[in-house]
Amino acid sequence: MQEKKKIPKSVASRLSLYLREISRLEDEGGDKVSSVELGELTGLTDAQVRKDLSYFGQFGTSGSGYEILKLKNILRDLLGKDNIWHIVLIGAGNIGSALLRYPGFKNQGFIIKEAFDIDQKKIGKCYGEVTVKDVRQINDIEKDRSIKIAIITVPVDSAQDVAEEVTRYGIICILNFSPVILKVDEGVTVRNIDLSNELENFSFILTSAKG
Amino acid sequence: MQEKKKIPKSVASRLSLYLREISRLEDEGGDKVSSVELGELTGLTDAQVRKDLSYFGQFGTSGSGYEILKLKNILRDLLGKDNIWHIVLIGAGNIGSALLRYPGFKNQGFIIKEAFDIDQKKIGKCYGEVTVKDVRQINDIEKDRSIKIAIITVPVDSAQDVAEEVTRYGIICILNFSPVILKVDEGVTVRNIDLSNELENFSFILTSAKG
DNA sequence: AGAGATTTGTGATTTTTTTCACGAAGTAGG
DNA sequence: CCTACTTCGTGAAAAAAATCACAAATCTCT
Repeated sequence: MQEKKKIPKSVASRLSLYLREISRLEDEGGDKVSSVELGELTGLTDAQVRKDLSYFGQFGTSGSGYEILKLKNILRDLLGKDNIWHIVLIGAGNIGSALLRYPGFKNQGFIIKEAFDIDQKKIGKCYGEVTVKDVRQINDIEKDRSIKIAIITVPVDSAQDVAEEVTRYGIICILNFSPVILKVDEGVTVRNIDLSNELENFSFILTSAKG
Repeated sequence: MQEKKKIPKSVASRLSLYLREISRLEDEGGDKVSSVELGELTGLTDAQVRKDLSYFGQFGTSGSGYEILKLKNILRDLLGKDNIWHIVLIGAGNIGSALLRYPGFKNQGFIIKEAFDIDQKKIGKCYGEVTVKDVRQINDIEKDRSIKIAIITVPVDSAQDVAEEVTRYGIICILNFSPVILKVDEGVTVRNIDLSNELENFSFILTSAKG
């Protein structure tokens, strides 16, 4: 049975989690895994695991569980893990430069190909394997149509401008660390990572718990 | 008209966003704001804005909108913004040290009070205003009962251990950057920031779009 | 091969979240 | 004060997500 139905957003956002735990099991020499076990590893219920996995075919075996290798391959396939994705990063400040140095991306098939900043002090610096260029040269990325993903780590005032610029040059996925809602064209996906937001959520929890 | 009903999770996660945009409007000298306008700023529909705000009282004015100052104060109150929250950070690697240097937290009332690492090369170093201590001294935080929030930026293998340790010493909110699901006691809240996860989500989108 | 245990796959149900749509309240201008 | 216009607040409806619960498939053990 092929892709039976369209995979819901909620399920899609968990694929990565499943793959991570499945890969871990494989590394440990595992062979099969049950929905209960996978649920424990991912913090989900067994029913949810089964329902999620059922969206992309039926390949579990009653009585024994899911074959790890098979499941891994399906997840890798869905997530396009055989591709290598090229990324442009704009803003080589604290967070930006940390991401440039972060080795975890490369292992996962994500390569930061270009980095830009507006600050003369940062331009020319090399983090990890990338040299920071002047943001005025950002249209360089237009030549390299393999770059579809941008990471934006610029101050809040320039984030919208940067988003508009990179989408003009072929970017269709943006990981935005700037605390602002980016307005982008249809067809462009934005995911926000807002650290203050996360902390304020704690603040809310801590505050309401006290009351 | 007090807290009418319990605020749903989905709404709680947006409070921070509302406050941010409201504060921005206030800085620009705004006075009133309509649900339509606030919807545009937050990327939500006007209906959702009204519904959300209705969870914590009715203070809009038909025909003219919401009073910015009033709304701001309510949101600040809900989010406990008059408090200052103390944080402990464990793992002063790429991301960890970037967070230590990041000035944005302090402005928002979040202060990283202590930082720990296991690596002798990092211990003793000072980032921002915090000096990294030896993780073996982590029980120091038990003395300072004002620290309720931990940021975990350690490698995946040690994350669970660290989580267990800090919760033993009074932490009840954990911001986890490590790509692993932390098992914590009831009453402890974990929020995960998983960068590879976010990128893989893009990978999924890009892959399925191609098909 | 048969009995009992395990585990999947999935309709049905429940819960949560979002959207709709409209009455009521308020504004503005003459 | 009246008319036309805006905008809120919210029940009701719809959509999305999670949970339940159980028949059917498979496994294990003797």
